[in-house]
Amino acid sequence: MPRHTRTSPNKGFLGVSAGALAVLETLLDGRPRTRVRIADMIGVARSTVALRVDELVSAGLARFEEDPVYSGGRPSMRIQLVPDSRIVLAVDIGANHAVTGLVDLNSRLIVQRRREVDVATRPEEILSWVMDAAASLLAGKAWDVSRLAAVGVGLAAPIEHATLRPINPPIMPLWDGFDAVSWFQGRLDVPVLVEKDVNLMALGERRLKWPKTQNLLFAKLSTGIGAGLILDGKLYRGEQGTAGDIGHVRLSRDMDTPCHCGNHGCLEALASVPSLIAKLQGEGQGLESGSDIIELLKAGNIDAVQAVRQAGRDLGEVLASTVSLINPSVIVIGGSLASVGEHLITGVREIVFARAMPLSTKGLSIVQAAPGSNAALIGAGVLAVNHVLHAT
Amino acid sequence: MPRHTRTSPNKGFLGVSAGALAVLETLLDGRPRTRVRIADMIGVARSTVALRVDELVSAGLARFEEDPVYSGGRPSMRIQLVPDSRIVLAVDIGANHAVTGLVDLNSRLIVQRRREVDVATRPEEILSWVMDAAASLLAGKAWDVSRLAAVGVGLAAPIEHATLRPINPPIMPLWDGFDAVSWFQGRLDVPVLVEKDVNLMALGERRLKWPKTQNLLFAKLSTGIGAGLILDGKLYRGEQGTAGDIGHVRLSRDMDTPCHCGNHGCLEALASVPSLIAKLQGEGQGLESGSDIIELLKAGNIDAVQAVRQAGRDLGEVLASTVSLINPSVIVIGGSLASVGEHLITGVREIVFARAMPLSTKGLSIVQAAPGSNAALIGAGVLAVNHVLHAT
DNA sequence: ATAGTTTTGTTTACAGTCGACGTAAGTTCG
DNA sequence: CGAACTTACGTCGACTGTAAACAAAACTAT
Repeated sequence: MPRHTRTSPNKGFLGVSAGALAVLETLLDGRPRTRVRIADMIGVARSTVALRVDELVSAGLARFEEDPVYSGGRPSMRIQLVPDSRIVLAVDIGANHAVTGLVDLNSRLIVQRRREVDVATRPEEILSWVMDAAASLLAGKAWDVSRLAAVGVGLAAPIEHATLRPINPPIMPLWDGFDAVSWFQGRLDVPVLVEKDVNLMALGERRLKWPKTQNLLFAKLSTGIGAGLILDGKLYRGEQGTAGDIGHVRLSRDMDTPCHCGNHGCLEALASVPSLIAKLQGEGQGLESGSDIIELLKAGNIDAVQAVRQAGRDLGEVLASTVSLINPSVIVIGGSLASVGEHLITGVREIVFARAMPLSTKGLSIVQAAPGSNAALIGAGVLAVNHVLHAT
Repeated sequence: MPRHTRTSPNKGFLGVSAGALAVLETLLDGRPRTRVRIADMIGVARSTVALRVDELVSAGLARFEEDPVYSGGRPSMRIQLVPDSRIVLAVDIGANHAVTGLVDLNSRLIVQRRREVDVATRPEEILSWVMDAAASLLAGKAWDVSRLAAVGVGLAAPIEHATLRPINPPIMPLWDGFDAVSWFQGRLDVPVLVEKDVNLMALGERRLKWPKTQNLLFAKLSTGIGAGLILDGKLYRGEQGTAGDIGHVRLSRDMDTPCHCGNHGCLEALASVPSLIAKLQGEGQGLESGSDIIELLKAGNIDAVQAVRQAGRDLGEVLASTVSLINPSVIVIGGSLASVGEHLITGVREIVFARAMPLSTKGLSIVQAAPGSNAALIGAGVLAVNHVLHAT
């Protein structure tokens, strides 16, 4: 028996060599490139790139552009990704919604489907719906399942990264310990990735708006408050996968308000959507859910505006210390309240730029999440595509 | 003219091939290994490893152990690093001290030399002393300069990582913008690395005590307060190199005490050594420097003990939020006060374990820095050795 | 038209690695 | 005590990925 078994002679995951995958990676942004330029980018000889490009073309992953580019010498043919030659299934599941869609190699969301769920809906039921939706979406494009290269799943829950299972999810208790990887792999023979939703949103926002950024923090303010971190260009999860769990950092403003975690004065106890609802109810506003706050904001209700602004300040206080600690270049603020006007983000900016040191804030952008962009699905796609490209 | 010039046909930095460097890396911990085991570790065929090992042996970087290992079959010869076949010059410079030493490939500090400096000492003078010391230390071992593979320099200052120059160093102003890389490279023809001292201490502590840890935070409390981060096994510097600058995070305990940064209630304004001196003076203790605090601590002075304990709590408050954010598995507390009794670290533990979420603190160790270990020099060595091994 | 520029395709060469084979040198068991 | 077994060693032929050189192609500029 051979001691060292080859991982299939020279072909990688998509049926092409590892070198070809490196070439493919340069094309993932969708921009066509000449072979010379690709060679410069990845630092291998042009002749090698030419071979790998041919490989990609015959695998259907890339194609030559019709029109050559004139530049003083022999015109160059540009190579372009065939974005939908392979696709991934992206899934995003929260406490109240489930979204799934098909994402191409170019990380674009081609089609999607959404349904509302509630806490009582069992994981199996939701995932069955996802499978049905996926089949239907594939059929709509007349695509075979074999085109699917991977599945990326985002859950609004902490994920134990050794097993890829949710662990004590506060807002979707039925998912505790549910093994989505096995569930999908019993039905589809492709890699399945499971990830915390804020992490995917971080990946998605970067892909959409900040492709060159190496250090990005995505903070989501909704039922809970959490963050996803991209550090040195890579998703950072921490030792147990709890990195970014800033919801229970203590604020200096209020050390008394009790939090469901057992401590007092947590960010989540003061600035989360439920806490805002409670506060506004106390001020005599009639409202019950997060969307009611949005209505009040749109109507210009002063109490609501001030409450949200203050929530921004509270979040900003925590983010100020994270800026000192990890020195990111972009902070993206997401969650349903983030995109209604500028109230939330203004509060964040107010505190962060006042507190953090100038050297750290010099190159720092604090922005709203792109509304309606489905960053989580895009992020799931990015994660899955990346996995396929770098898998051994 | 060839478009793509080879980076020297097949030999890497130490005069051996890249594959040989991969083998060398497995030996860096000093433990001897059989060829079969190395092959398993790095995932290449045994025959290849055998070739690379021969390469290393003939380059003098490794040697065969005398005695074979008996294990039921043909005895295997184990390969061992020759730790001092190459060495690096490690340098650590603070406001009041300069230390330099020779570190071997095994990251052990072989010899060192120390001198006191003061803020008025010019960089050129200090580095000249370093060069003299290095020459003398080399001579003491009868080693030629050619044995030197790199220089690693730690400075108690923020480093602009594009230029590797200190930028607005609060405690060593003469170093502002000083280009230590050029200075050394005018005298030695080897790579020169410059790094913030806390970053090196993080690397050093990991090498000494936590070799398997992927996520470690080193916090240093002295004149200033700063931290070095190792995330996913790599030094993390942040976008502008200011990651870990936690000295000016605002505390909830006191929002009034002014800080030299212009804000109020910063950690550094409340828990740094100068602030402790001021506080103890206010309480009628006669003292002037940090070492006086140490004397008081050793004498069991209650005011001093309580002040240090409180400093630990203050630091702990900031570290609690960093634990939430980056979820490390080890926090090392360093600085002169950290190793006098357990007062400081007890304060840190008290707050961190009370505040941070159980999932994050489950696997978390909070420990004192190894006293007298010269972790900064070790870290400088680690950085330099790593650079040599991975340089193209 | 001619010279210059830049990309392209092809061919040859080479470095690195793999897997196999035969051999060496112990341990274990009958 | 010898045979069978186990494990490691050294060498060799083959293959793969890449590099470098060359000649041809297809444009622009003069």
